[in-house]
Amino acid sequence: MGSREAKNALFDAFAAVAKALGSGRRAEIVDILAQGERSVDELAREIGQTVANTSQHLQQLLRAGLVDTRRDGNRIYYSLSGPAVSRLWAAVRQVAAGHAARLEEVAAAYLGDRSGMTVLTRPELSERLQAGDVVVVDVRPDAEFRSGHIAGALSLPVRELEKRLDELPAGRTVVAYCRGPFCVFADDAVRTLQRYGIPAARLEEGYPEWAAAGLPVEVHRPGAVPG
Amino acid sequence: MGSREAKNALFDAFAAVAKALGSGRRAEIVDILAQGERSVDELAREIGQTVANTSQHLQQLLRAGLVDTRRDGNRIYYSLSGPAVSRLWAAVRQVAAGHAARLEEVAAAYLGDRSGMTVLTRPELSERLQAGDVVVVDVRPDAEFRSGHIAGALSLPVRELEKRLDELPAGRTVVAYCRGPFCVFADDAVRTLQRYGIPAARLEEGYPEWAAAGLPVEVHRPGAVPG
DNA sequence: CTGCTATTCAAGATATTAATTGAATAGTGG
DNA sequence: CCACTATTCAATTAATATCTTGAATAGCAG
Repeated sequence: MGSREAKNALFDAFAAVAKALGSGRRAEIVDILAQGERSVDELAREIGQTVANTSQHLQQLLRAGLVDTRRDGNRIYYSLSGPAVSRLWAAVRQVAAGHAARLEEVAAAYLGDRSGMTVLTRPELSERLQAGDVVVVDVRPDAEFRSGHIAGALSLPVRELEKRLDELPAGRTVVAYCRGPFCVFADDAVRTLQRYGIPAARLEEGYPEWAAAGLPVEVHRPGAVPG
Repeated sequence: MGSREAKNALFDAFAAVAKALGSGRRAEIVDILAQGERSVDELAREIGQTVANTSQHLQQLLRAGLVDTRRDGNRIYYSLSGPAVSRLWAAVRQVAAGHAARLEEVAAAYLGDRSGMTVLTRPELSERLQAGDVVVVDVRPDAEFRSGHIAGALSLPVRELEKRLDELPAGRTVVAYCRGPFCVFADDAVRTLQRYGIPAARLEEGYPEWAAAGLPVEVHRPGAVPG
């Protein structure tokens, strides 16, 4: 009967959305785009794939409606097509996190040893920011900081962290954050700071989650060192 | 370098969750399980597949951590592994709905013509329930009604609707609801009622969304006809 | 134990997908 | 127009997924 075919078509249409996220490389692309728009070759470099391959993955995301494009000169910038996609990505991570078995070991292999690292949740950081006893440091690349960051945060990309330690106000705990709960930047930063004897912790999640929660952010203005 | 491999493994682990939903048949299974647990052959019948094939799909959902199993006698009951999975499924539908192009025609082919059908949103129904000028009818199969329904709803499965029209209190608009926004039951019910000259509308979403929103529900007690 | 039911496993045909390579297209600047 | 860059397209290979069929397993009823 035709109703079964129509029903199949309907659920196939839903499944197409999930399928688009069903490749590690495309998932990584979505994770990066959650920080802001990127050109094809920026993405290709970040995910460690050829430009041709990256382009094909992007076409699939486009066909599934997860991303939009914008042309600027002869570059094409891709971005998430809306907040529903961020929520979808967050839901995927959450389900994956709940199915701890496999994920934890894989995450540990990538993020490294987190024993001896303090991890602050969003409300904890929020509270300590008001108390004023911490410095919040955004350790993502500068471009991402400029496209939006936690209000009052200092930009200190991991790659430059070691050279610019003197920009940190002395005597206060540093809280590093980056792209999200499974981003290495903050972990690397905390370990570096601890090596220099500077008390440091990381924010459990990243900028997109902070912004999505409606907590205070700033756009396009470098944060001054508070105090 | 090993970090790239570890990163790939991490994102592959996330992607595995999405991939599990990346087949129309598995998506349909998840949609059904959102109403409550089911045995393998109930599911097989509902999705129109062989038991063997359905079992394999279920194994995949199990491996990805989307479902749990429970044995009762020689039947095995599958259910969603937690609310995070419902949220994931809702997020998928929402992204698909946003990418209107393809979905709308597919949905129309399955659900039929909705012109001339009033569709109430959750808050609208909530309000009219308090005003008391509508009868809410749950048109899902009885088992689903028993495992949870909107508080005060009357159970009147679509398949029996035409025979049991006399159970409807006269003079009030009937609001039918079922499994979710893309479930045909409510659409069919509204069209049937309208054929008999009974004023009817459907709830835009279904029981899972109502319950997830924290609105009043009842479990395992048939709703009395209010008034 | 035997027969029965529900579920899972295994093997094979067909179709889809990811990554690679090399060529084609669209825009920029001279 | 030409050279150059960024992106997409097309063809190939290797790996995976779906569905089908038929057999194997696990628990229940006698």
